[in-house]
Amino acid sequence: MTCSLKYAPQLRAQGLRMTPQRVAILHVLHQTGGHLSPTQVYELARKEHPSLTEPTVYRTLEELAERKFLLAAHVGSGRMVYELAENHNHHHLICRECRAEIQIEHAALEKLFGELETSSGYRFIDSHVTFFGLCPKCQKINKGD
Amino acid sequence: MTCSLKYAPQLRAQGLRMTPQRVAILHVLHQTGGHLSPTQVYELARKEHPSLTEPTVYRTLEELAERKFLLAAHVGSGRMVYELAENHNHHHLICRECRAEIQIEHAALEKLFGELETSSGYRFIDSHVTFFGLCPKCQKINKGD
DNA sequence: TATACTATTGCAACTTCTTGCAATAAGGAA
DNA sequence: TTCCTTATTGCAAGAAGTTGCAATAGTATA
Repeated sequence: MTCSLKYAPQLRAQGLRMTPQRVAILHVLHQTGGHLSPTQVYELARKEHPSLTEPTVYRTLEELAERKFLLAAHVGSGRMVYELAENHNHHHLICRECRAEIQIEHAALEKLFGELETSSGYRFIDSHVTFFGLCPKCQKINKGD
Repeated sequence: MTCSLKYAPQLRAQGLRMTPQRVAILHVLHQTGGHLSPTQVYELARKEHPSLTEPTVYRTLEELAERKFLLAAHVGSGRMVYELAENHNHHHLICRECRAEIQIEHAALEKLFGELETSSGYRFIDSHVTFFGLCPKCQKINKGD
């Protein structure tokens, strides 16, 4: 619980408030470590703060992602998941078949982002990206067909 | 209308059937040219085939995207959009502020995909990717603040 | 500590998306 | 053409995500 409070000064610096709802939401994201869907966050955080509602979860996740406290990612299908941004800067590579997931270091994309900025005129390209492919295991299985 | 029928042989080759619903859906995607949300496809295609239902639209778009007849993309917020894959192989770069959108040639990402395949062991990485940044216009505006 | 400002919440209603299942209709074979 | 197989559809119900607004409660200030 306390661990979530360390964000309080940073939130306030941006004109945001540290409410018990936000403490609960940050807490479950911290405890879980990985990424969670809004529904998962809602179910888990509700145990800590029973009066929590769904709109609050959605609005909070979106707000905190906008302010870079959280990373938002698509993991297929069109559903969003969120994770704490503090951990590190990475991207995702997910197997189309079995959903096995590995992380891509941000360094691997930095050069591309630089090139895109130069060629497009756009700036501050820092998207959190998810790639899809076939993992080694599923490559073998498909060969067997 | 006829233009959509050219897909029929390709669909059949994959065990899919060319129904009037699919003709209508492909037709609106063809007419519009760009990408459309499932709701937009539903509203437009319903004019051609009034008995069309939402589940059919969602299932069809997903199926056709899976078979590579369509490209699925996230354009922020977590909503999916679809466009005909035939046009060309490209990716998107969208302005975080004003939503202005430009296309990125696939060639710009090919090297990265190759590197990722080598380093990860994953194969057939060909994701349709959307990047976010600040367009030239919005960079100026933000400077003025 | 009390006050005032306003960010945030909960509620209720709504839109968007998904799922299971029985009925329908493409399209290959006779 | 007719029959048969089974992919596809529509329906109905439900899950997930969104929005507007009035009430609540953080937090800065006095």
